Amino acid sequence: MGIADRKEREKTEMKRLIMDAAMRMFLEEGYEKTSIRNIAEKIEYSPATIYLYYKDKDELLYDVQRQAFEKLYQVFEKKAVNKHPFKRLEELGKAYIQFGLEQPDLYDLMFIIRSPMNKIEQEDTWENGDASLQFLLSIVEECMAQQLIRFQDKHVAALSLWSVCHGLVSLHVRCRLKVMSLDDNSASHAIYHALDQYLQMIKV
Amino acid sequence: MGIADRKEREKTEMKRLIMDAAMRMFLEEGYEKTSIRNIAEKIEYSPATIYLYYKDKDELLYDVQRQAFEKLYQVFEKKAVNKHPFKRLEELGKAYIQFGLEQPDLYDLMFIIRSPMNKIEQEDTWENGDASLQFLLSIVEECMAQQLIRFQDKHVAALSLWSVCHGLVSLHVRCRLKVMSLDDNSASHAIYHALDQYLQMIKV
DNA sequence: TGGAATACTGAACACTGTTCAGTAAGTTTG
DNA sequence: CAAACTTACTGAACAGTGTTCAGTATTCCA
Repeated sequence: MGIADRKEREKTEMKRLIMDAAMRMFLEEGYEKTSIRNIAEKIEYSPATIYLYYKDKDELLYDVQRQAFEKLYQVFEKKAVNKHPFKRLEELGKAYIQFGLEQPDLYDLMFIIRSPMNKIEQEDTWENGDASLQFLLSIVEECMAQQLIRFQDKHVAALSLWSVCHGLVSLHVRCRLKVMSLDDNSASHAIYHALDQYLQMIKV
Repeated sequence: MGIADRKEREKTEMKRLIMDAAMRMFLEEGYEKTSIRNIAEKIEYSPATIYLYYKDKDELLYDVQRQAFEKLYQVFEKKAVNKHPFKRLEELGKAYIQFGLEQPDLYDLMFIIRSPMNKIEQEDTWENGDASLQFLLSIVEECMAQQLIRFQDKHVAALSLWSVCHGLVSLHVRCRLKVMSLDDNSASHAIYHALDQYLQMIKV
């Protein structure tokens, strides 16, 4: 069945082609400009062709999101490496925020915009973010085992840290920190400082 | 100058009519369904008429956002009333989260979606959220004066609390807490619990 | 080589925000 | 009062969006 295999391969290659074009477009032009028509034009196919490989735009963006989470995970693996678990937790938080500030469009897709989550509206789990969450949880667990942080429940601890980081990044990328009269530069300084303060508070 | 006055009055009344229709539409149908055409239909005017009173959709939404912040402020005034400043801070955080969970569409407009912030892209202050922030700051200030919280800087403290609350609410309303396999009910429970834990951490 | 399956597309549908020429009504002036 | 001017409003259009579908090539298999 060599032909069926080749067909299968070509199908996934085409999906890849579409997804990569969408990802590039997302990074270079942002969400607003990433339309089915623009993607189609970039890969030199008709817009209708995309619908032969993806049910709708949400399903395509969900795939792009998956790829974005792989990038985040790689950043985590690279930056959260310290032997001491609490230091690793600090590195993780910093890496998360840095990722959000440097890749605001990807951050949008992963954590802010509604669109790609419609695909899993019915289900109550979301596998795209799973590996990164597990990474966070394992560090939290280790911190708790050595009694380095003042939490009783690892899920609460993870949720708390994630929320602080996400709150800071998302308020910034959506310009809400303007209420504090911070320019872009001093805002990112304030964000890292707020993270440091938070980490001090949870340290036992 | 009676006629000029009446004209002026009619102009603001018309703006009010448009804004109120937009607000109702926002609450009942959400952001996606709140189109210029739908608003125009609801008030029985042509879509083009709206552009005689608002430069563009962003300017209109900015006005709706202003009204939404007035609602939030009223909630703060009603719920954050305890004599003890730290208890008032707790009440404020709870009220913020409750507001976000009960009015997800308004929360969107105030803190998540890009649209109404385009209007003030150039400026670096954002008056709509100012009163509510001042409310938070005054409580934080009082807490610090009585050495009830472990912060040195009131702005950092305010940013920290706001970020935790916003992080929790926004991750929830945008379905990202699904990664933790929480259904809607247990998610809101987890959110309030995470807030409680945070408040314990910052307490001196 | 003929027929079936596959891959692809042009054109259309129903939306969106926005603009603008044109009309109708209200106001001011001669 | 009538003419001229001003204001308020709208229908239709433009350029864009996601999505569907009939129809056309192309490829595959008997």
